[in-house]
Amino acid sequence: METPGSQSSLHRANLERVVRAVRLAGSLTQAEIARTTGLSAATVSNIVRELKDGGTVEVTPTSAGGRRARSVSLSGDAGIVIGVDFGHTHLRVAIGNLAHQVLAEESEPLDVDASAAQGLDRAEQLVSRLILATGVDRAKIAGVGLGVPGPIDVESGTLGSTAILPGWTGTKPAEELRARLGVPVHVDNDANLGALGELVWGSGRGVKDLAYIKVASGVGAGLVISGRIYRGPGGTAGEIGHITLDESGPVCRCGNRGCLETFAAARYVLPLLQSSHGTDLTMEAVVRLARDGDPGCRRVIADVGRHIGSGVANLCNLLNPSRVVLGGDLAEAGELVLGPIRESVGRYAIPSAARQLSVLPGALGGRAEVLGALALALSEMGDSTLLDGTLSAATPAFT
Amino acid sequence: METPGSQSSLHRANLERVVRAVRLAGSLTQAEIARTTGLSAATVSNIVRELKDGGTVEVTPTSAGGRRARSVSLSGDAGIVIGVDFGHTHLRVAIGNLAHQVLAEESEPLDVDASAAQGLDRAEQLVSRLILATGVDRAKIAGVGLGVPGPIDVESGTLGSTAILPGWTGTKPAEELRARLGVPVHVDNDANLGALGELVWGSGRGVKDLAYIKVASGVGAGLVISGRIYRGPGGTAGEIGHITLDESGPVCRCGNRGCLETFAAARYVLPLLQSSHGTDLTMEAVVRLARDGDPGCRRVIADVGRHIGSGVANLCNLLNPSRVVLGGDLAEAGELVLGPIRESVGRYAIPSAARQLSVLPGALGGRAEVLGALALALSEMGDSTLLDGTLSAATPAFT
DNA sequence: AGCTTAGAGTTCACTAGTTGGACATAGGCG
DNA sequence: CGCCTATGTCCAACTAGTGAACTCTAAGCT
Repeated sequence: METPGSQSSLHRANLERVVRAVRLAGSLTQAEIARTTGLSAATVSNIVRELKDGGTVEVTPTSAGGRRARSVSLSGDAGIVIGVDFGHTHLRVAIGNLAHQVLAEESEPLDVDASAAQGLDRAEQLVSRLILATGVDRAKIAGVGLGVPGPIDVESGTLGSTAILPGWTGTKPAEELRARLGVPVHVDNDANLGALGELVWGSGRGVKDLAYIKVASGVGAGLVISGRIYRGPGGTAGEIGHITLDESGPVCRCGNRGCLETFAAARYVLPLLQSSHGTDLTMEAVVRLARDGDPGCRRVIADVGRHIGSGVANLCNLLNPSRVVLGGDLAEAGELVLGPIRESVGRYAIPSAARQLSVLPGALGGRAEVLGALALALSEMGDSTLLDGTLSAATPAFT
Repeated sequence: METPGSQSSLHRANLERVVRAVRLAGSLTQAEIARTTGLSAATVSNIVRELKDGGTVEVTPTSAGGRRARSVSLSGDAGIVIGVDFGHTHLRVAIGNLAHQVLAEESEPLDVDASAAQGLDRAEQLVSRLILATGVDRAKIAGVGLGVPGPIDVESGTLGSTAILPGWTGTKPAEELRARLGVPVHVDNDANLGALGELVWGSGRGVKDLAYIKVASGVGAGLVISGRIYRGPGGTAGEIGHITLDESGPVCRCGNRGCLETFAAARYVLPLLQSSHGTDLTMEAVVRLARDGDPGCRRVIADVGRHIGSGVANLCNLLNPSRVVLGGDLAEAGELVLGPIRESVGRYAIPSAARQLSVLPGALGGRAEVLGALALALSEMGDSTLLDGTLSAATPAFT
């Protein structure tokens, strides 16, 4: 860090290389590390010793079969990461370790009208409870990922106006949570985190370019470009909900007319069914009814799918991702909504862009965002936090 | 390269660091290099000597004022790059050096119906002529960037079907030009190269995320994301011409209806004016007439602008670039087209995405693509080709 | 003019860190 | 039981960057 092109930076890079290799593979013998990283066996030997002394890595004295291979793995308590996700109606928290394992996960209902301070208090309590339950060491927290359902200003970390959590507008949730927990907190909006979650644990594994479409009370998209979340210079990339489908369509809350949201989001779609199906309908209920065969709900969901498909088609023409993952409650509808989406994409996207596209339902359901928050904490940590000695007390100074 | 984490790779990285610093700044003294790269003065001294011996860098013995500063700059003959651009009606070639200077540039008309082989022959001749004219050494060619007006398959380098150069479909222009010139050739389509050109030399300087909209016989966009061209996994990102504006609009050549292209591209727009302005109208003429006050042409151009603005609004909602640059003939219309674009963007994009957006005309006109091809060659070269000894005969082997 | 000063570039001894090869170890296999 | 093979460790060699001392030049001051 201090000296960008020096040997110590090289050494550091090699440390990270080894840590990353071990993380990706779960556990490796030193010889395997040497092969996959391209480093020499001697170097690996030194590095492993250093990491072991520092406590970031564990060496299980002998592996199962073989001659005398010692398998190296990230020590379970080398560091933990926490994901916190504020949704429309509930708060979710997950705790994971550096090996991408989820140790504990819990959600609880959240009062929509609560203030940011109250919400964050609740989050802090839930985090503490989970830490206690899993028995991990608070000092080992490497970072926290935080998801909020609204636009975050990249520079300042300020939450923009959000219809979902009205009491939160203008707050800086990352800073406040950081103050409460005393560890680095990284925020992002729920669509981006959903994308990250599905990318790392769900339907997006193995893909480099992905769009995660979340349909809930609004419609948003999280874009992953070349394996990284793309937020745009202003932090508002992915606003697929407000692309114009019909210039003379219904007026949208954003002030324009005929936005995708006015055809697909819960707050615009549910009223269509209220006269026939009662007023306290939720999207979840509509999906359930549709699966049970209710023709009205089926029709509405298919129409929503078609409109989303139009939006996705535009997205494909512009970005050409290799996969689109549908999240939110609507994803539960399965083919009832995916079929119309695919049909619409096939009709409106140029063939070469649509050809290698796969449209899949999210594999994580409502967990996508929390897990994405975990993934955010992991990725922001950047393999190097481990080495700073901030977590583990050892590592005798190589200034 | 061979040894990913070794000292020699570190050394190489430092060489590249220095080369890049010099390239970006034009010329620097050693002390300045040390400051900008973070390397120590001693290291810089060694590296500069090595580069000087290798011929990649020139040291002008004494700078103008000051004590005894020796300014370091890339040696003019360290390497040259060539840009070749096939347009709808002409072929352009440019020669530049590593210092981002354009040494020579020339264009000549091209027969639309010519075969790929004929076109490439012409290109080869023109390149040879320019090499002769500038007196550079053929052996110093570090790379060639090639622009073609059609979709390129990323994997194979095959040119997809293009309405502009019908004789070229299915050829692999990069390979063929490589065979003719004997140096690495990198292809891309004209919109991407236009984006790159404007990014490096034109209206996009200093910006990291940019969309270049090219309106000609079709409508395409080149996307620059985080400073790099974004092509998408399938290589067809940026097809803004085929996003749907009106589901029941005119049938487009792509098979869909109401694509942006059907409202904005020359082949669809010019017929509107043929009854009143004659049949052999070109976009260029329309723009000229509009500037001279012709109300019909003004109206058509404004309409085109409005439609482009709708497309750009969608693009902004999805990608949120900080700048949109308009290229192609249409850009010559200036405010006549930019005004309606901005108005449309303001109307259809969500405010937070539109707020920090600037919409500018391209600064390079028809040269954007060739210059982009130069830039492509430069960027693909990746600062390291210089060090391989393939160009300059010196550099006494470090394995 | 002469002295001082300050920044530029070079040299040198030192140090960090990787590598190849030699060596010890331990299970599988004949 | 001994050979073989692959693993992990140790050591000497080597590569490359760094700080400090040194030289050099021109500008500024007296």
